[in-house]
Amino acid sequence: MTPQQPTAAPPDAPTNPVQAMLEAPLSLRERKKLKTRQTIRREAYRMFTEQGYDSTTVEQIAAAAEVSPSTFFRYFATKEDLVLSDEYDPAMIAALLARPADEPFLESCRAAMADLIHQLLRHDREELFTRMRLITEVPALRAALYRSSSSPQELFLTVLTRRAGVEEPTYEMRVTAAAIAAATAEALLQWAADGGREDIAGLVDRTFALLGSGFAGV
Amino acid sequence: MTPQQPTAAPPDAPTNPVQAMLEAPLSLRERKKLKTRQTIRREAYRMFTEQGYDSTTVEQIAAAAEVSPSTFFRYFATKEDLVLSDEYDPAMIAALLARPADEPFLESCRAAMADLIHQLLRHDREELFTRMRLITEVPALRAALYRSSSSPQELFLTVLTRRAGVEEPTYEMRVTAAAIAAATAEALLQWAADGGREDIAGLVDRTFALLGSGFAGV
DNA sequence: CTATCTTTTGAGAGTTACTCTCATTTGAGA
DNA sequence: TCTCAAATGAGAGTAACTCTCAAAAGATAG
Repeated sequence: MTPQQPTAAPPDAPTNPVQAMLEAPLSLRERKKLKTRQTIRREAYRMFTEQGYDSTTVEQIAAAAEVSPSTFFRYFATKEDLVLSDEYDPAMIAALLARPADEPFLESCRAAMADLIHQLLRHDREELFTRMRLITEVPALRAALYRSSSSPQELFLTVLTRRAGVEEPTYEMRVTAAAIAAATAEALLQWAADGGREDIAGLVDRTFALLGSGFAGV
Repeated sequence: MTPQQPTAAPPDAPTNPVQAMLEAPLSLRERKKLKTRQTIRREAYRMFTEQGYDSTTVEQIAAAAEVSPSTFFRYFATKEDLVLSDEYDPAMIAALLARPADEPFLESCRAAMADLIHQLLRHDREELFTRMRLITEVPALRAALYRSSSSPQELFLTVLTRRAGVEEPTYEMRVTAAAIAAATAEALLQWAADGGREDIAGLVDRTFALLGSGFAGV
């Protein structure tokens, strides 16, 4: 087990991974790991807001969370992962695959995004905002947002490919995934840049309207 | 003068910066700088292809180019910049601004891209291919491609804003720039992933057709 | 050609994110 | 309680940068 994420599916995983996480009878070990992970992240966010991302060292974060730097890197592969990694991918994939397969993909995405964001705003609004604000403000994070693996683009592409029932994505699927990912990232960043005041559902709608219109008005 | 790029405009700069660079009577100093820059880049590309990007250190590159590591960082802010920085931005901006202002922006981009790529293929095909191949293969480069400043997205956004004759870009402009930048990057990456065999003009056309169609078929 | 001024360079020390290895601790299960 | 596997910490190492300062080299005026 490499980065020992508590997300790792147990051998008898039910069909829905999100549900699995919720109902899993966590062992002491797993509870401790989850707690450590949360502590590290919480302390990190606290220090980031207090003294900035760049001038907070991993060593300081580890000290604040009362773990060794070694342990820090066992929980988060990079410092950027503290901000960029999330646990919403399975939910997003499930939401996307739940839409009718003959629906235009753009519409599926709009609906899934709207759902997911709605949930996030209710439960983790504060954290979501902190994360998005950091991403808008720290160039290193903005860049890392587009790393190949586990990026939104990969997520969209995976779903597109599976929906089409083929092995390898076509070029058109790639472009579609890239464009949608970039556009939706823009929506979240705009929301954060605005201080979280703007109506994010409205932003998402405008984004997908633009994509669907073929940028006719621009 | 911070990174001492030989691109720095002389006090009596003509209107067209590209032209300026070509006709400028380079002083000895400037000629040496240009040569150093080229040598560093050439040696770097050679070593990257021989032994890979990650296992080539800046120290090795500097040694091969017969400069000190200090000097390396005076010419390229980061190792990634060796691959990512280019000198085509002014040409692209000029090409975009040369299109009729009432033309749909998507069409302006398609035409400008086609032009620029055509020129690049004639003059620097080998280098362009090496760069794109590196970007497809090295995750760190792929990530850095989306850094806020000097990214294609910023370029498109700048032009869009100026064309509209406003100070601040609207949200719709942001999304448009993001989507077009992501999609065109995909075209170049696909071309490189294919070994440069595929017809890149065709790829660009397919990309913009998709963007213009509102992803109707997907 | 020389003296002066400015730009460019190299040397070296320091920081920090990460990697690897190995011994120790701690929870799980019999 | 004993044994095994997983988790942790300590420590050494690497490499990409950053900063400072003195030396070298091109530009310029006399």
